[in-house]
Amino acid sequence: MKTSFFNKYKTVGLYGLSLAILLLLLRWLELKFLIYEHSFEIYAGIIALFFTGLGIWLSQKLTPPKTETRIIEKTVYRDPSLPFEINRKEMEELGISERELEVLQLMSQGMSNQEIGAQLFVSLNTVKTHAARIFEKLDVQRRTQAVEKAKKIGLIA
Amino acid sequence: MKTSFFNKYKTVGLYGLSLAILLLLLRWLELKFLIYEHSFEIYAGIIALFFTGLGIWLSQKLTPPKTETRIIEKTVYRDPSLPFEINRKEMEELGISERELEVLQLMSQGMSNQEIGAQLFVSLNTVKTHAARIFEKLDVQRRTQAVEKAKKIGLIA
DNA sequence: ATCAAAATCACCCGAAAGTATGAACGAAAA
DNA sequence: TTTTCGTTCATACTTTCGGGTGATTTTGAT
Repeated sequence: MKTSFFNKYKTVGLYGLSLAILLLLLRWLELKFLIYEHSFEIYAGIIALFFTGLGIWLSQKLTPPKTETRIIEKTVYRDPSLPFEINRKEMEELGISERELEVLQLMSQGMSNQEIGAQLFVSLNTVKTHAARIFEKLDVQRRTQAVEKAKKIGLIA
Repeated sequence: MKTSFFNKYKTVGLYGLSLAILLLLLRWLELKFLIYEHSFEIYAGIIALFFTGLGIWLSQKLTPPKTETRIIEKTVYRDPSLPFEINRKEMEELGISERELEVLQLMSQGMSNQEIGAQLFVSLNTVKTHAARIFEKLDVQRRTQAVEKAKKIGLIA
């Protein structure tokens, strides 16, 4: 998401350069071999193909990735007097990342690692890694303990 | 993730069609006005530009959006000032026994089956049996889910 | 430009959890 | 007195977890 302006200019510049080079190349080819019947279409096709690819590349480089938000509803029972707010301070102190928190939340809903992976679109192994780090940071051995502790210190509702 | 294969093919097909039409168009122009000096480069430039745009469009169409999961918490408020009291009614309805409740409580504290067994002076297998019955009665698959549900319906604090 | 943290995934292995089934025993209920 | 229920335990088998290690890639920040 953070492609710098410098990099964007570089990308655009590269594009312009490619265009110029291609035109020169074609001019040179034209002079060298002359244009036979129908060869124009062939050239045009090649150019079209090439620049389609270039356009795709450009698009990938320049446009911010499209994001699709998926909403999962979860009912939670809570104290009305003090609305829940994630304890960011504890999070920082324990060095728990955003992703790890997500895993923690799903864990607290009783999901298996497999299910969590499916939910977050990552592999089972990745979830395991996150889980292991969470346990380490929370200093617990089991997911049930992790959920307990996380609730206690206000990491999850 | 929602771009169906059909849609992808349609998009690609549209692309091919555009290419063909352009070539025909160019051929027609060529016949009609003949090609003057340098006009080739102009044509090439136009094609290049056009197909760059097409490539960008293609890319936008074809790239799957990055998915972002967001968990929305639907809150149901409960008054915590009142001291916790076991919901005997639910217990009866679900047919959960006293012993099972004990296991459930220890489970909610993050204890392993082994530990629960030691605590209650019964074997690991007995704990497993209780656990299995609890899961059955609460209609869940895992201990984490059991704890969640038990808390929700007021079986444990 | 380079550096560190975060996120991703893989593979192995042993421990724990969960499933299925059966059975013994005592207390309470029919 | 049969029946039902809760509790206890067992064997056997499958699945999931968790620990350990290592690797690649992305991202952000200096």
